[in-house]
Amino acid sequence: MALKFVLLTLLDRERKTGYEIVKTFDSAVGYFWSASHQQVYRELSKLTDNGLLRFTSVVQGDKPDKKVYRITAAGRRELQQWLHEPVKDMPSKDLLLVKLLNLKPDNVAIILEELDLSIKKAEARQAVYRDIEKTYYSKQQLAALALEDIALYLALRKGIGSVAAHLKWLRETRAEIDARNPDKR
Amino acid sequence: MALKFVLLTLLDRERKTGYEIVKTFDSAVGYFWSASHQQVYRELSKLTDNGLLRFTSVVQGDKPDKKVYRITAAGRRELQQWLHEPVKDMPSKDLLLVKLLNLKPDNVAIILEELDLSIKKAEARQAVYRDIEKTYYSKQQLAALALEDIALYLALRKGIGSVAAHLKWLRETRAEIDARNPDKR
DNA sequence: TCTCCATATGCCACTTGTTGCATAATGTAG
DNA sequence: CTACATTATGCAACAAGTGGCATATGGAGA
Repeated sequence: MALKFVLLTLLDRERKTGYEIVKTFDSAVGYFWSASHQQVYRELSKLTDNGLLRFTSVVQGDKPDKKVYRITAAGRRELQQWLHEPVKDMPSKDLLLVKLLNLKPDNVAIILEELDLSIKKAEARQAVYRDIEKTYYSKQQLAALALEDIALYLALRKGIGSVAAHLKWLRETRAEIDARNPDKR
Repeated sequence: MALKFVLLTLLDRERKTGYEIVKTFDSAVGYFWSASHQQVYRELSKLTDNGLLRFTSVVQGDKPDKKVYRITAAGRRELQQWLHEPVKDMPSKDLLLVKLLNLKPDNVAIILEELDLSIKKAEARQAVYRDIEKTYYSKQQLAALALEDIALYLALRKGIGSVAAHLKWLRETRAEIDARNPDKR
């Protein structure tokens, strides 16, 4: 159900091909949604069958033909209706915490390793986010952003807040486990 | 792939019935993993077929028979192996951000409503978490926790950090949108 | 030259996850 | 007395997501 509205949202902003949408998931939009090309193509043809999208084939000669999709009036209606019902929050799934459930003296070493790896990954992600913020969202650039264009900035801000919180927790967790570690070297 | 290791982890700690596992997902473990009873029962019989679990039926007379599952040596081996490979981080999906992608003057009102609802929900969750921390994890109780029992506490800490970050972002976001809202009342 | 990458779409098989329904007994609230 | 909740498991149909493979061409790098 969810991907449907992601596609309607993207195509309500501008017409795109399936391939372009997949690309979007690899970059900017990927920070808060992603889907494989299979999912995207399948869903696009389903939505077309249901009259929420339509497309025009563009012959390119050298490259394979492409289908440029756009949203229909019916699609816009469904999208608008969706906006009116509150999103249901998805159940959180966290495999790191599942690993922590395996904590016992035998496993301390391997789990500390995993935590250190997670910390490194989170730090890297934090650096990327900060970099993006610096280069694309200076104070002047921000002030110039129209309402229609702030979503990606807000997504970035959310990412920044999340990694920070995550990092803080990872470090606390490391300390907490270390404190209870029977064989410290 | 993931549910498999959740079940192995839980059954490595102590033998349980499918029903009890489902209950666990409704309460404590539910903060970082959940699955429907269907998923659980299906996966349990699959893991049994593969020799990673086995069960003994317990006739109860009044209530339906129950199957008490326990992990096998093979199951323990697979669990141990899984602990050694780093978890792959799942792609984040956030429908609220998809909604924000729909920001334009026409939609500001409805989206602000949604944000306010999210804020209320997050505040409620924060209150619940704080309550749990106060009643179950006082300083003395914490000091007495063994290594094997800190995972749930760490999950709670993670939850607390996450809601706080989320709330902060929601409020910032509200302000940011308000600042660009053309028709303020 | 050979291989890989990018463009652009798609089939097929499989695994996961969801929803509705079924059974079958006992307890409990209205 | 009836309806619903609890315990305990399961089938069947469907929706969503993953992974492998296929096609067809042009360009870049080894």
